[in-house]
Amino acid sequence: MLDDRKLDVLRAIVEDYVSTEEPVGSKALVERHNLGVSPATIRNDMAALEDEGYIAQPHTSAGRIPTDKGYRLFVDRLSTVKPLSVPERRAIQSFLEGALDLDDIVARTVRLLAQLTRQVAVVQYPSLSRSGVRHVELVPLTSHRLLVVLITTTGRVEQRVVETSTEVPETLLGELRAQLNALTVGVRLAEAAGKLSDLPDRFTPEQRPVVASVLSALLESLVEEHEDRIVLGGTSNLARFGPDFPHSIRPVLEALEEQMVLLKLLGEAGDPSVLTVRIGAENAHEGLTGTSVVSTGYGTESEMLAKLGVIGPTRMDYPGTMGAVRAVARYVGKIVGES
Amino acid sequence: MLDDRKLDVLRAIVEDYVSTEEPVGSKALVERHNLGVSPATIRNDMAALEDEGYIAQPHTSAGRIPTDKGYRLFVDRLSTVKPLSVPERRAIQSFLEGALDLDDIVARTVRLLAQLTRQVAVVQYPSLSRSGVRHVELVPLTSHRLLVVLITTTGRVEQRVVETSTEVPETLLGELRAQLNALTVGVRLAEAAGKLSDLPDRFTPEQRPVVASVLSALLESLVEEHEDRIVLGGTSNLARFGPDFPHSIRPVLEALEEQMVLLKLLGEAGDPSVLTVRIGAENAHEGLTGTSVVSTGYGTESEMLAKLGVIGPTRMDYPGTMGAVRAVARYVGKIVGES
DNA sequence: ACTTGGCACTCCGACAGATCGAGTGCCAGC
DNA sequence: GCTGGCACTCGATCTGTCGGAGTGCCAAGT
Repeated sequence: MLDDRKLDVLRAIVEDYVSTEEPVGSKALVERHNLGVSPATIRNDMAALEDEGYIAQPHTSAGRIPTDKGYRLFVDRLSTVKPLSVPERRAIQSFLEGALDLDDIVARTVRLLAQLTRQVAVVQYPSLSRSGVRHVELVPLTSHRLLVVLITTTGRVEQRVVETSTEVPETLLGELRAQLNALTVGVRLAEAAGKLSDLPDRFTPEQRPVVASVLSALLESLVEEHEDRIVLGGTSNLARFGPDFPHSIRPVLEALEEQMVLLKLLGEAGDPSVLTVRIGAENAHEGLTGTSVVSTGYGTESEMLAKLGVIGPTRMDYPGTMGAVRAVARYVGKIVGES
Repeated sequence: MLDDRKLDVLRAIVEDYVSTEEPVGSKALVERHNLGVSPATIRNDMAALEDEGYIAQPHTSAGRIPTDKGYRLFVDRLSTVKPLSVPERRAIQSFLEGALDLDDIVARTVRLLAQLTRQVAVVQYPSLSRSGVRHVELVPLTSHRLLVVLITTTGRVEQRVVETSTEVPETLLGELRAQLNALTVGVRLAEAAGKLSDLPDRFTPEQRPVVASVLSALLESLVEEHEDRIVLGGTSNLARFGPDFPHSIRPVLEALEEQMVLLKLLGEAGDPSVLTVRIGAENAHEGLTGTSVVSTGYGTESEMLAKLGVIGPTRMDYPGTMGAVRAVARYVGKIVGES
């Protein structure tokens, strides 16, 4: 049904449309790509492509633009990820290596992605549930207040204030701190919760209320997923989305403000070790049907810690964007792994 | 020069223009406000106001719109801050009281402000330099790595990883921890740095390298202003800025992405205990000449901890916005003070 | 069987008048 | 000092025209 030339035509249409932002016609096509055939032939091919739903015309007798389905085919079979140039790679590496701590790594990554792709960048903090416990600390604040601090192997710090019914003596505090660390350090967060279940039994009855409240705060920190923070960057690139965008920018901005939407967006992508592209209506959220999301996981060799990606108009430079996302993910994975 | 009626006219122009977003003419003015005089009279007044630079016409023979100078006069002398309704106040209070920790307070505040004003909200984290030390903690990670954690009275946690040249025995760690806390707890961050200057002298020469590196990390946390984080919300309200906004939204989005610009913006406002309005070109940043910033400080009774505010088009509802900003600042100040 | 040139047709976009109406400035009269 | 009247300006809107890009189809060529 779709011979090689028709695929060539589709590829040419996508490429031209992406670069010119205007519907592309048969004549312009043969002029810009040496297809070796006449416009009339191309027209026939275009008609076939339109029948199959890969391209469409905005109105009768205008040029063609790719449909979501057309982009899908383009991404899956007609294009290859465009590797970044050596200077670009070097720039990424040195930029990320200058980072001070986890916050800084994430902040730099998001800037980098936004600049490289000239689109909106999204970076998820390394997820709590996949990382391990590095240390638990108890800090007395006032006589009836304790600060519970959880430090993870990915360098994240979670804190919670606990109100205690009774005053907590330093000895109990030390004992509790020692026990908590002995039981959990090195253990995955998800599993750490289980290890703590019999902790209250090791303390005297009058100590138990305090132990219990500390424990519940800690468990909250351990389990709670809601702190799966996401950082955004390059929002101003939205202004380049298109000339029709008073209409289209609003819902996108709204969607971007919702952490939940972004989390879902990254979450929906499948295997995190692979580059995922979700095109137009493939994105569940309705404000984002005019956009595409290119995302992938990042992390150490052994496991993916979190995801990152960019959001742009369906009419985007897929090969270039995919190359940038993949490259950034690799480097940031390396950096995170080292620290 | 400007009698009372002329001021009334200016006020009416501002109010009408804000609500209709269209240049307002003399006839419409007398219809909507009972000024008790004829359109012709109003026209004379308008001509006078225009001579003085308070209003302008977009083109010959269109209605008038206020200039920055006009808004300035309106804000300074023609309007009063509009207090929120009781239900609104109650909603603010209960919404903020549900907050879990400092991050949550800030996140909720920014949402609240954005929703109340339907504009872009900006909230600065309680500044480090104004808060005090609550606790310093040293956590061994590996044999040659230490985590230095600084907890402030405002509930903020700063952390830094320190590489030590030698292994650090637990006894030294305990001693150092005790000394650090003894010297700094309760002291303002800005002053704490000074108190630590002679600390190395209290340790033996072979301990000093470790002490010195911990100290430098801690001082960095204490002094460093760059973590003066700012949180944004309600960006999608930008889409309501105006119909001419493909042109105008871009620079605003760009400005909002720069933490530095936002910090300056809030910083420029004078006395933080008072509500400040900066209109149009009064904002130094060039991307924001079409916007106004309403900001104020928030904090405990005794001192202002940080600032918050909203950014919107110069054509905004000043009394309402000012009321909302003031109310939110009061409540969040109360909440922060309690924790 | 595919490709090609030709041709009629469609329809968007730009341009030019024409018209409308809101708003103004000015002036003479109250 | 206020008011009504009046001529004028100028943007916004509508209309019609025109050109051009692009299409679909067909008959002829390879």
